[in-house]
Amino acid sequence: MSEPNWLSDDEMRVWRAFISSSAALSTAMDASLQKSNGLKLDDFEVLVHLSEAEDHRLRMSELSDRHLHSKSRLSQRIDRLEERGFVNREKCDVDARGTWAVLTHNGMRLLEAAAPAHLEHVREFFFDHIEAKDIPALIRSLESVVEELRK
Amino acid sequence: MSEPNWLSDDEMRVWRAFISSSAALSTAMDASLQKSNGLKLDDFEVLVHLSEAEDHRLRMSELSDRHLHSKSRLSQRIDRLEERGFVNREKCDVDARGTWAVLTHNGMRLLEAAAPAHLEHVREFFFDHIEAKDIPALIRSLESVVEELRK
DNA sequence: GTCAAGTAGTTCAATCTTGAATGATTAAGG
DNA sequence: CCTTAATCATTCAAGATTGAACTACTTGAC
Repeated sequence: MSEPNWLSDDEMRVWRAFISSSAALSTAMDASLQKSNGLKLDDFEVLVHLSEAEDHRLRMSELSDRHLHSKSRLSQRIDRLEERGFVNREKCDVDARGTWAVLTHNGMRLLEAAAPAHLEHVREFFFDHIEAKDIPALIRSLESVVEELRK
Repeated sequence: MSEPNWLSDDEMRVWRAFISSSAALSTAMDASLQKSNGLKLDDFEVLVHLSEAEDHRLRMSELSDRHLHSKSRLSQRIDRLEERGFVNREKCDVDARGTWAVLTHNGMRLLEAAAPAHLEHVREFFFDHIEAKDIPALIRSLESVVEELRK
């Protein structure tokens, strides 16, 4: 193995800030969201993905790809959302292996009700601390990281 | 409640990319690190913090502040690191409520052994996809987010 | 000094996540 | 067709996290 090409000071600052901010942000968002709506950030994301999909429905595997978490985790998250009546499962007729996750009317209502508070938190914890001029750099960087990891 | 001041398209892209990249990155890093050294990213971070501290030791609460995770989570993570002999607990004499987490010799050796592979992953998953010109923007943005959330 | 309030750290039960194993179905090649 | 390999989704047990409750100690006000 070659000599480690260690991180520069600036890279180190980026890396640490990234790790810390993602940990702290998800904790803070979970806490705020849960207080206002009984949802976790993950739940919220699932509902958002479904609400944006055609017919308010996505195959489990598609949802899991977008959500970037394991299939079993999604499966169990949908269990909970289903128990609470925000999502339904439907058998998929074109592919008998498949399952649709379908946003219910109540799920949509919950999402609409939760959105304003969620938005406020996103601003309070994130965008209020970011300068407009830095947005393009963030888009470029973070989107390429995601693209790579999505493979 | 006032009308929601919804996110711009660019802000939305940043937010989603941030959420997705942090989820995907921690999964990928955990998997790679665990394969090469049996450590999780969290363990690695704890060891790094300790290795950088004076005398290779930090109070639990200080470590938990830096680590940005809950105290009980840290406490149990230290349990596991202690079982494996990488960290010791020592009673704190200036404040009898306190406990030091102390990096052991083996812990230091593990950290040194794990560092090169870790570094490679950080490059592979993160810095290889980030342009040098975007680094200052990332530092500014992410550090201010962390600073806010650390309060 | 003494009491109330605050801080450090751990523990426990409930909840959630992980990863391997499973069952069921489809796809691809001969 | 038939077989093998791949895909879709779920399940289960083991392990991790959460948040509240708890013990022990310190601080500050009177």
